[in-house]
Amino acid sequence: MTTTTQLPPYDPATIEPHWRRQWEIDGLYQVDNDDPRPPYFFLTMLPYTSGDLHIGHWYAMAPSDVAARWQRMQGNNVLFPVGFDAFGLPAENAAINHNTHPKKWTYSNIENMTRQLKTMGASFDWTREFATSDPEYYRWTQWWFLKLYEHGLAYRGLADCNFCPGCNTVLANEQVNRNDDGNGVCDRCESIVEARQMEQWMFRTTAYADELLNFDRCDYPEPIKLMQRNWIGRSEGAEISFPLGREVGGEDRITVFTTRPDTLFGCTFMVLAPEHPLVAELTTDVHRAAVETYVEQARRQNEIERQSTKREKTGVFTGAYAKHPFTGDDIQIWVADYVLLSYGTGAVMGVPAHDERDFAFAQERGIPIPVVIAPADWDGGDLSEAYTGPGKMVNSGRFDGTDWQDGKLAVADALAELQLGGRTVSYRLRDWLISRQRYWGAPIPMIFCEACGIVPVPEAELPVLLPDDAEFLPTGASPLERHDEFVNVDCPQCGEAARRETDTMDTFMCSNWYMYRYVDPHNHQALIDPGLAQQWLPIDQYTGGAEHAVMHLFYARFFAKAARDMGILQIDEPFARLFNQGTITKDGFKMSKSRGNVVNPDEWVARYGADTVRLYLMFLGPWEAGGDWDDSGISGQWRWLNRVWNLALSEVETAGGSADAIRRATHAMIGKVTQDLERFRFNTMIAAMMECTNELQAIRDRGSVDETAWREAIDSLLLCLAPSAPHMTEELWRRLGNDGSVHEQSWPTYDESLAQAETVTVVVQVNGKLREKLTLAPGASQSDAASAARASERVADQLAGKTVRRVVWVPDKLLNFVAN
RNA sequence: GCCGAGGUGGCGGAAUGGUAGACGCGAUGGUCUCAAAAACCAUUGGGCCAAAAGCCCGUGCCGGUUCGAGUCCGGCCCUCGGUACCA
Repeated sequence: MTTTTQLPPYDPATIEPHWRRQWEIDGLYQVDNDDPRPPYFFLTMLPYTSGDLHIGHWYAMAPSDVAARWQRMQGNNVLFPVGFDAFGLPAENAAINHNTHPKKWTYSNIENMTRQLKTMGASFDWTREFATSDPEYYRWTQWWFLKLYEHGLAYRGLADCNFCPGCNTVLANEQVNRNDDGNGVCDRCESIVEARQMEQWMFRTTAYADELLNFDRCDYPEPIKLMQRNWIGRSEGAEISFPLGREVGGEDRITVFTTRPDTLFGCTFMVLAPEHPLVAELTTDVHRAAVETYVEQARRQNEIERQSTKREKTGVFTGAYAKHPFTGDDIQIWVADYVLLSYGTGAVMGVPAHDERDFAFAQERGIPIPVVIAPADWDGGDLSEAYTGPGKMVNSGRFDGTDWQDGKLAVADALAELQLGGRTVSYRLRDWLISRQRYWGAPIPMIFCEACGIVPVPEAELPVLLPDDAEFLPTGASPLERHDEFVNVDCPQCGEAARRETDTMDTFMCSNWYMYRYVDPHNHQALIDPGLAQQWLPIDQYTGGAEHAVMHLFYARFFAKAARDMGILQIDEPFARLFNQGTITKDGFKMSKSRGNVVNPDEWVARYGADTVRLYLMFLGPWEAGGDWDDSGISGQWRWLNRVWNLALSEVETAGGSADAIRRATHAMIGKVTQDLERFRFNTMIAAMMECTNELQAIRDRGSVDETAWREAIDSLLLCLAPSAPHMTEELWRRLGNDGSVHEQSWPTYDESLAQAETVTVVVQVNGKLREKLTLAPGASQSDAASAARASERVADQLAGKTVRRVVWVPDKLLNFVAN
């Protein structure tokens, strides 16, 4: 038994600041573009400057740092940058609540967060850091806007906003609460919020809908790809026009989109979205009051509530009719809030027999429910519920007898001949609305001139600076609108007095191209040097929360494709590989100041050091699943690091010691750790290193060890642990007399033959139930295993009086007697 | 509502269709100590049993496939994330 009492104690409070300083002096993580090693761009989603850094930031970044460090040890030139997402609503809210300025609040947060981030000991290249609210940064955000406008990908269109009549201002969805009647109310003044249409800037994301469905160049988790595909929501179907027989509001027809044109002959009514432009003009005087009341209430509901299938299907009749395109029959025109203007054409045909929603709607209102697709066992009578399955068309004129699938195309093509529709594809995806009526954002670089119309700000005049002295408090006007100095400008084309756009950009606009800037962050002439772009892009590995599965990640993909087509970048996808970590909670809930369950990393670093905190975060569960922070759990990691410390520094007895068991433990660990790093399984990676530690300790305590094997074992353990516990391993590496930094070493090599166990456990089952365990040499034959098994009393008892019908043999694993 | 993920001991979790509970926390007992803390050692899914051996039960619920299911299939329940102006 080795005594450890005289060993120096593991003291992270001294070790950690020391090595962080040394690494900074040595420029260990500063990336050299001319480094001959292969470039590897590792990026974790940039944090929002929300105030204190909480353990959630560590949870996103510490494991990313481990993976980045591992890439470095594998011989890559790793770029691992960091920056801050700094514009947005929370800064404005916080400024109002704390009676300060959003800029002041944001930059003091950045200072604080930077200090806190540095204690983590991450291998960030801080020389490339920026905040998206830096004028030198948002100059390029504005530049992107100009490029998109130039290429027809940015346009003005009408879009709905949440409008609070009390504050006379636009609200974010987050600022809208629900009252008991289901109406949206302003979270500040509690007025009922209305939908109001405003002309705003949009980006044409739908232009890339089909290309964005393709993930050939994306190594993404399957669920993320699925969610994005569903977000795009491509569906093939038909457009069908129902003639009105007269002109109403400049239209002589109402067009619907359907994926089921085969059921057209079963259409007995149609439904318009309450916002549909023809509603007011179609409605007859008798029904006008009811329709207006209905439309009014619909404007106060949000889309999620309107689409709920649990809710009763409300709706009102307009009194108007359209004609069935084939039969000429009258089709009642209704208005109902479950139809959304934003999807398809804002109007749907009602086929009650073959759509669940339409069935419920028609049944309550006594609308006929004719069957036009025959269920297999149909007796010709009425249906008790909607039939949505396959079948042959019936009651459908010349299409009778056609299979439904063929019918979809046949009906669409027949409509095309009549010029009343035809085959088409519809998407759930909408264009991206980027205008925000807020102060703390990048100004949209556009000018409105009475003579010239919409005029872009010339590139040379960027950035359009956000004035510090605008009134951002809610006063009833868009903040920049009241800032005369900002608003009034000479038209760049004609020189006459003109007005600047006063809306700012969605913060997602700032965060969907930031990764490119890290490659060349101080370039004043261009967004990015083309040679450097070629060298570093796309990002090799991106990590971040799955809550960004569709919006941020999707916008970033759209931007990459637009950038390629505009000749700015030569990549198809921004991120070659993606990994999503889960959320860290405390007491089962997401951390929030109001709940009072925020875990402050500083407190735990002060107690145990950063290395222990890093390890605990990785150990508490699989990274993709997230986990719950438990104050008492962290002590396990602290104890383990102390055991590693003592193990590495302890004197061992080497006279006549053996090497096999040591090598087995070492190589089993290297294999497992390497394999787990590949798939970001940090929790089992740490468990493997703990097992190895336990094993080495036991071997040492049993007696002598082989000196070379022991030294290899300790070195390998330190190398495997180096990415996770960078400070402690550096200290031990140097104390053990090694040259250079542990973080500049090569990853240890794994030899499978050395990891091989001497014996294997083969389990014996009778009818699938475990009855015996055999210890055999690896590669033992089935007959050897069977005779050993039959020699067991337990097995013999279970087989007594039974006939063995079958024997299942899995070499080195299992022997199962199937008997009765 | 819709889309995606998940549900395993007291707790966090482990398990290419093949020993359920690795690794750790906690708890209990012990060593050390005047004592405590720390550290170390041992035990720890439930039941029958004095104990051991042994047997039975056990991965949200119901059913199925298979020699064998936490894992695959069908149907439910619950929790979490997103739902286009929180980021």
